[in-house]
Amino acid sequence: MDRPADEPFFAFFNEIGIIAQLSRAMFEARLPDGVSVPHFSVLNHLVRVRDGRTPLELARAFQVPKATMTNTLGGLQTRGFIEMRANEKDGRSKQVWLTQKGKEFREQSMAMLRESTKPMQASLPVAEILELLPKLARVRMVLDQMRDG
Amino acid sequence: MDRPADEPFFAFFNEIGIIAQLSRAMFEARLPDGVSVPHFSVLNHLVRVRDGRTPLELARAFQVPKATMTNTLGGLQTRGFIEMRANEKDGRSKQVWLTQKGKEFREQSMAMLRESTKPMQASLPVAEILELLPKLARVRMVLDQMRDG
DNA sequence: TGAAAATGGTTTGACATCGAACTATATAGT
DNA sequence: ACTATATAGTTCGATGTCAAACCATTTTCA
Repeated sequence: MDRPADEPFFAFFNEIGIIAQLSRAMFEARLPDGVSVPHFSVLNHLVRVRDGRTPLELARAFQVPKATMTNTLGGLQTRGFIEMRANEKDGRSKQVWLTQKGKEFREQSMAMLRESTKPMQASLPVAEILELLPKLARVRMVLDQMRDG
Repeated sequence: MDRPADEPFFAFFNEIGIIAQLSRAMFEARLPDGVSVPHFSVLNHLVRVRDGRTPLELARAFQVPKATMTNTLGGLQTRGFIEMRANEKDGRSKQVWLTQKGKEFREQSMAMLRESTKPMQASLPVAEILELLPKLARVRMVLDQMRDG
């Protein structure tokens, strides 16, 4: 899984896996209690895209099975960061709303994480990251299509 | 976590996370029973680097806690793919050896996975992957250093 | 309209991950 | 030599991930 010249694709996915693992650990070490990256990401999504999303919309946005999203939302609800209300338009569905506490928590966490990426910027110029982004996005899209098709 | 212009680092780690998730799911869908990517990766490592490695060496090579490696090795042992023997040089330690069954399984899986990356190569030229590799390796190394330091 | 199929969401159960506590052996420092 | 400390590995317990089975509504269409 790490003999680049031989199997570039395996080496590539190997690097990806390790970076995912390290970055996740790094972020979670900064977040309080048992708050995980998925928790934070969902809060962040609700702020950016706007709350009132349904659980299924969130599951699709994050490419996770709906059972996984049920679990993540449960954690956010327990911590009082979101509220789930019935969806007036559709009796099967629910909607997710941020609480004041959730908004504040997201602000604080955002600031903290921003801070913790700073030391990285010394070694990894933003320009280089920006250059990688569209290429990774392409890889992600290809994988996504292969899954459906 | 996905507003590129605003927060390149967050967007970057977000893409990485999704690709890791998708690629892992894709590989595991091809592997039999409950054989996971870590299982396969360890077998592969033992073939490439040579067997006789200790659990701790493997844990370090894959950047996982030793408890995680204990669990992964347990699964490989249950399936008869590896044997663990006492380390003659150090009474605290063990050594991991591939069985014939393990070698064969690794060969078959390798062929299958190689096959399953083929459709990808239509959309993702190897050249592009090769170009990304050293850049990702750099990111990985920076994260790794930040963890230690 | 009324039954069949589709859709949103939860529950359940299996397994992976990993920090912390623990056991056993090895090494260091006096 | 002898205690203190470090190291290799496992166990335990909490939590996350996710497929499959399930329940409740909604849509489709005969």
